[in-house]
Amino acid sequence: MTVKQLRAFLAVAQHLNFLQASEQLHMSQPALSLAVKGLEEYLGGALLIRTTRSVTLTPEGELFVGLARQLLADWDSIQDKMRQRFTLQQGAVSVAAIPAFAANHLPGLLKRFYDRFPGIHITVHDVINEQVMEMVRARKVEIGVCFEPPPGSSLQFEPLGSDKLVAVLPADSPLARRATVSWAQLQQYAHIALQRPSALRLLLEQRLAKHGMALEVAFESHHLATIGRMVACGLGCSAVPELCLSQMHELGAVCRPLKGPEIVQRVGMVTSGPDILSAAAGALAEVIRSAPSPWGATGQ
Amino acid sequence: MTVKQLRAFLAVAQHLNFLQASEQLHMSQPALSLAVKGLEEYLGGALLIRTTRSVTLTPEGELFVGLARQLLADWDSIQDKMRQRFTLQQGAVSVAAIPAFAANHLPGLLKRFYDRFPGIHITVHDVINEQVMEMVRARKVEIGVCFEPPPGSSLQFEPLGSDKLVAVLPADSPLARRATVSWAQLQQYAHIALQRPSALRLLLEQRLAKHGMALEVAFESHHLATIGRMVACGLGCSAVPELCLSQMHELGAVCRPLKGPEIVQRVGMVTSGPDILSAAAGALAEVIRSAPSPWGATGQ
DNA sequence: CACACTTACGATATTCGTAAGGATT
DNA sequence: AATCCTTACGAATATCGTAAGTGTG
Repeated sequence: MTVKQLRAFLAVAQHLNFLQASEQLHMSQPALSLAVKGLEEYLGGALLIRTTRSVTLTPEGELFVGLARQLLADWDSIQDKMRQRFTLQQGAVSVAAIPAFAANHLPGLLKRFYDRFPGIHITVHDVINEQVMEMVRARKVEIGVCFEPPPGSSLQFEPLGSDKLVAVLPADSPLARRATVSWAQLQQYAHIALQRPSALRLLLEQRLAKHGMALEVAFESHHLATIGRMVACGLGCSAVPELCLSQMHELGAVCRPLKGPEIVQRVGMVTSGPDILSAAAGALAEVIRSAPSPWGATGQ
Repeated sequence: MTVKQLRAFLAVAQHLNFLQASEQLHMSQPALSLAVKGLEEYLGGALLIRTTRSVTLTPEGELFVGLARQLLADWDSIQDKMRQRFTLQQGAVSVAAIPAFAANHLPGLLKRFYDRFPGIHITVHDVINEQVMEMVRARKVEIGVCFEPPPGSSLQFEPLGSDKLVAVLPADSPLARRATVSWAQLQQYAHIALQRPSALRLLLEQRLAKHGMALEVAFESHHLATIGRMVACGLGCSAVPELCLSQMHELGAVCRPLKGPEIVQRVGMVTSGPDILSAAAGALAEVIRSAPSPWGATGQ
């Protein structure tokens, strides 16, 4: 039984006339006869009564019309669906990103993507670094944006840029008049930090410890936005990824490059392996890849 | 897109290995490769990732596995269903028959049919003559059993036998001692008749009128069984189709051939046209046709 | 170097269209 | 006699299997 036979039969059933049906199908009438005959032989009984002057359906033919119509409708619909996925007219992508990226840079990227592919549904998961990697690993999302995974991870990492920590200061802070700020200078003021288990907080403590420093925290919050506001109000100072620079400005805080030591972490896209992205995810990855870097020309 | 391509893809998706899949499908491995490749080209994108050492599904392939599986399941199920219909393992027939036939002869026929084709569902409509023909005409039933339709009817009639009216008498009636009974003799007793609009009642009146007789009715009923009982109780006499002879005996009445005039009506199967019966209905028609006649060897 | 998939090519099988045949109105 | 479906036959197309090619572990 072939799809062609089904279409042949349905056309005949519709017109109750082999000649008209053959014209609709763009084939010769004898070929159509053969196709229908083959179908009947395959199924083991007659679907049509041909009386040389008229064509009518048998009761079995009547039943089969309904079944075949539904089957072919499904057939065509599945074909269309797959083609639409591949041509990016339809589909869905899930992305997970660390808050700093999700809040500051991702929306613009999604806008560009949406303008080009309005049929594709996007889900964004704004979660902490570890969860980004976990979601990619568990295939809950196709693309993640986070800090570089430790070596040995099964995840594929593609760097987008290198993120330095910058000092966040109240606008009227004496430090704000300096071009750069050192950790020693920063620690003269009350420190506002991200709460654990943020990857950034852990990174911060580890790196400082390496240089023999300890982080004395006066205030804590889960959200960078809150930290920005707290700094802006003059509660103290903080250190955040360069990625959040514009966000901090908007919140009324001032940022300065942070030295001695400089704390750098690579940020990039992670996927669960090479070449296993859906067409839609591949397109989104390309948009993310080719967008202007939020770190300026720093590169990786 | 062909069914073969779908089966090829599903086999590969199942084994994640072209060689094993090709063995399951009884085809060479290169042919399988070509089939899957053709499918991918047709759909416009990759369904599988081949890394020479392992085969995995793309996200689109993953989606397609589900769709294709369902589609092929439907495909096979429809195929089976049609084949079962044609091989009489499954199906349904509706029959309409006049009460005399439905009650007396049909059950035995259905038993024979059911013994041979237990998978086929049967619906019996026990209705009066006109409704039998109407149901066949309206395709509510495929087969009807009734009196011969008037000429000019679009229905196909196939005679099963000629039914004579017989006299129905109480067992102790003086007439019961005679071998045959005439209408003149019968009318000496109170007459119990079927109510209008029974075809039989109308027939009876028309034929008697032709011979200058009138039917004087003392009692009426819709049901032959009731009439039989009434006769058996000695309320009076009646005349019923020969078809009901055994039923009358069971009810305690006695039947005798009825002469002067003899009232005969052909009984047979009606269908809405030649050769348009379903396989199941055809088989049932054959059973009805080839069964021993309830009219003995009288033929048509 | 071995294994697994892809590409190439010749053989086979199927399908198609033209032409002739048959049946009914 | 005209129309519509079926059958027959030669040609084009598609598919398949064997054999060679390619890349990876």
